[in-house]
Amino acid sequence: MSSYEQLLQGLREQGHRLTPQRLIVLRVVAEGQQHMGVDEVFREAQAAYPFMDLATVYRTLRLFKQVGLVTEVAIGDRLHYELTHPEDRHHHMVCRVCHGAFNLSPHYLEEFNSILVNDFGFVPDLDHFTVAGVCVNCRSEGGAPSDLIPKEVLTHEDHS
Amino acid sequence: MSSYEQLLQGLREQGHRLTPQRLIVLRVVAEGQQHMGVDEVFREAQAAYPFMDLATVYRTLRLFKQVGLVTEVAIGDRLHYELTHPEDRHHHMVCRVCHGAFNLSPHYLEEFNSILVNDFGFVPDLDHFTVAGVCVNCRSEGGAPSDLIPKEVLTHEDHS
DNA sequence: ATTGTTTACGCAATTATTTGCAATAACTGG
DNA sequence: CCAGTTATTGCAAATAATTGCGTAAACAAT
Repeated sequence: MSSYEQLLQGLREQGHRLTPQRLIVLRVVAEGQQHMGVDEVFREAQAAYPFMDLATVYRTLRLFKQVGLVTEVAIGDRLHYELTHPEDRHHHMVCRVCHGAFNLSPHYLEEFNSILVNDFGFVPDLDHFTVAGVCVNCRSEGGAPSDLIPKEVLTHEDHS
Repeated sequence: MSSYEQLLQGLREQGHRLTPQRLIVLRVVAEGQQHMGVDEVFREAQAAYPFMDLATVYRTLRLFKQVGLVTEVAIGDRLHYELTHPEDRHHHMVCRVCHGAFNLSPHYLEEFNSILVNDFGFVPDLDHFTVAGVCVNCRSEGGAPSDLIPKEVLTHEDHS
């Protein structure tokens, strides 16, 4: 059994089925160098299995997110997906200018989490969390009077 | 000049035009009892001005958000809009079960903001911020083995 | 008030995402 | 290994949101 099939065993225990489509989508996301958009996942998956349907990709990614296999990151106005590495959970700071994604260690949100629970009884979903803003690089470069012109999507080094 | 036209003066100073459509959308949002979905805004605006186009509503709300006239809140998987009250800025905790929105005072995020700026040089967009989770009521009620069945959209009292 | 310039509108077409449904295939028990 | 049950797929249609473009109208200057 491949390591991907092992990852998917958790699905079966929750009553889901292990289909070739799911195996392919998982492999594509796992082998992507960084978070991928739905269209990218679809393209790669279709290359591996020509009958792959876009709706299946959407449904599969939603399922994987539900069970925690993948993490959903909002880049610009689209959702991207990356494999969840349990040893390296992290949140993201996403730059509104260059669309770069910086990792943020969970410990930065621990206190915030406690406050919401203690003060309001509200249990926030903080498995993963994205905060938008402007990164150091884009702040320095020219000050960007119009800071709405994105450059390209990059993943910067880890800031955890 | 109506009080709504006064609010829109800021737009003109930024080079935008004051059109009847914008006045209507602003009035609709301002007079709504709580945050409204795009479709609701559209319906009401169309009642006031039958030629109103949906695309105009989308564009107008986006503009209003940019200039800070309205605040965008993610309820479930849709965006809602409410008039920004400068005296009463607040963030939202949105319950994933009942879709209720609870207000959260900005001071809860001040420290988080400082940390990101100081440690990473990342300036987060924290004019408004939505955190999803499960509220007190929905946590108590039955523990919801399937906590994916929403009830209805309510606005609960202020927790600022 | 008239005209020129440029933004914004209305409409249609496009893109992104979700959903209904019949056919298929994964799992279960025998 | 086979047949029954039920989740999942593929496809098409629906829904949500955005965009291109020609026309209308807001603003500025005359």
